[in-house]
Amino acid sequence: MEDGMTPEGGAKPSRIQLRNRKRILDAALDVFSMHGFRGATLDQIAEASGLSKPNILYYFAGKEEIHVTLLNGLMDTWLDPMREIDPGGEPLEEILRYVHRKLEMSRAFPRESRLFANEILQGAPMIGAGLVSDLKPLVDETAALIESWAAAGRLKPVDGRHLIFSIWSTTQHYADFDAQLQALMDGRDVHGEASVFLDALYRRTLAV
Amino acid sequence: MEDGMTPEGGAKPSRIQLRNRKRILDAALDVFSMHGFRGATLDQIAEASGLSKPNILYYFAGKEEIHVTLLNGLMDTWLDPMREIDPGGEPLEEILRYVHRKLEMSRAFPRESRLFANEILQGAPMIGAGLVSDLKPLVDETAALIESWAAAGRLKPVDGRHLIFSIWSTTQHYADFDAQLQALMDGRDVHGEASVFLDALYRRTLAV
DNA sequence: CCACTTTTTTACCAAATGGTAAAACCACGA
DNA sequence: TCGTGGTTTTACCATTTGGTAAAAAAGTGG
Repeated sequence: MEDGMTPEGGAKPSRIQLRNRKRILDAALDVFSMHGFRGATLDQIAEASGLSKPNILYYFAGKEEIHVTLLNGLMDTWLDPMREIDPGGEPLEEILRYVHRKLEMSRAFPRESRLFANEILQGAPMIGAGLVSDLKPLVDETAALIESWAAAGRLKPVDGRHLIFSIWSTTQHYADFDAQLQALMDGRDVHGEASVFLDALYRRTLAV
Repeated sequence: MEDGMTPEGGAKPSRIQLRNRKRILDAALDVFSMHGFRGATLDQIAEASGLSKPNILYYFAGKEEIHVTLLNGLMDTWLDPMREIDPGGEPLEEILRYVHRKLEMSRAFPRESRLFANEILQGAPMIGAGLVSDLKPLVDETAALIESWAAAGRLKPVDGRHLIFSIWSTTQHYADFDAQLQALMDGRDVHGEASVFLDALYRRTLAV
C-alpha cells in the first residue's frame, strides 16, 4: 500500500527501473572504485551512466544509498570462493583452488576489489556491521577447518586466520595496487607470473 | 634573491616556520590517511593543526602541495628497509629481516602506510613519476639480487619481483585493512601472531 | 483518444570547499 | 622604542556539490 511515486517501495520494479538502476550501479562502480566515496561526485556518476543527476536521485535516495547498495550487492559474490572450500576435499588442493579463484577475481573484477579496498581503508564506515555479521562467521569457520586439517597432519601447522589474510592481501594486491605494478612491470604478464608464484608460495608453506 | 614574503623560497626557514610546517604536515598526515586526498578538507587540517586555514595557505601553496610534500618526504623512509638488504649477508636472514622490518613499520606507522595505499589506489596521480624513478631501480636491483641468491642455490627458486610484492602486501595489509582485522580478530595480539606467521611463510618458501 | 501514472528535465538552492586580499599583529635588531 | 618584515586574522569569493521542487514528457490501460 501507499508508495505510488518513487521506485523505492517494495513491489515489482518496472523494466525501465531495472535497466536504469543497473546503469547507475555500473557507472557508480566505475566512479567509486576510482575516486573513493568522498572523491566521487553525483555528476560523474550521472555523466558515466548517461542519466541526469536528478534522474539518478529519482532511483536512489542519495549518494550514500548508491554506495551501500553496491557494497551489499557485491559482498556475497566476493565471499563465494571462500564458501566453496570443500571440507571433504583434499586440503592442499582446496586451498590452492581458493588462491587461484581469488587471483582470478582480482584480474576479472578489479573495480570491485578497489571498491572494497577503499571502503576498508576509510575504516569501513558503511559496512562495518556487515563485516562482523557476514564475514566473521565465515572466517572463523574456515580458519577452524584449516587448522583441523593441520592438526590431522594433512597440512603443515599454520595459523588459519593469518593464512586467510595473506591470501586476501597477496591476491587483491594485484588489483588494488595496479598503478604501482604498471610502473614496475614493463609489459610483463603480471597475472600469469603471479599465478605461478602464489602456487609455489602456498604449496611450499602448506604441503606436508 | 627575491623572496621576501612567503616562506616558499630557498634560504633559512625560521623556527616558527619549521614548527608550523611540521604541525601542518602531521595534521595533514592524520587527515589524508583517514579520508584520502579528495576526502580530506583544508578545514579539517586547519582544525587538527590548530592553525587557521589562511595561515596554512601561508605555508603551503595549496592542498595538493601539502599532499605531495608528505608523499615525497615519506618515500625515502618507506624504502629504507629494502635498501638495507645486505647483498653480502645470509640470504634467508636478510629477507626475513626485511619482512620483520616492514611488518614493524606497518605497526608503528599505519598512517604513512594508508597514505601510500590511498595514493596508489587512486592511480598514483601525484607520485606516478616517483614510482618509476625511485622505486623501480631499487626493485629491479633487489629482485635481481634475490634471484642471484636463488641461482646460487642459497634460496629456493623464486620470482624476485613477486616475492617483493607479496612481502609488501602481506605486511602492509595489517595497517591498511586494520578496520577489517578489528572486526575479525576480537582482542587478539594481531601483530605478534602476524610476525610468527610471516616468518614461517617465508622461511618455508625460501629455505633450501 | 483520454485520464492517470511513471519517468525525465529544467531551474534552482544551501552548504561546503579551496582559495585570496588586505588589514592587523607581532618579533626583534638597530 | 621604533621600524621593518615575517606571521596571523578577518572578511570575503567563486565553484563545486548533494539535493529539491515542480513542470514537462513519456508511457500505459481503458
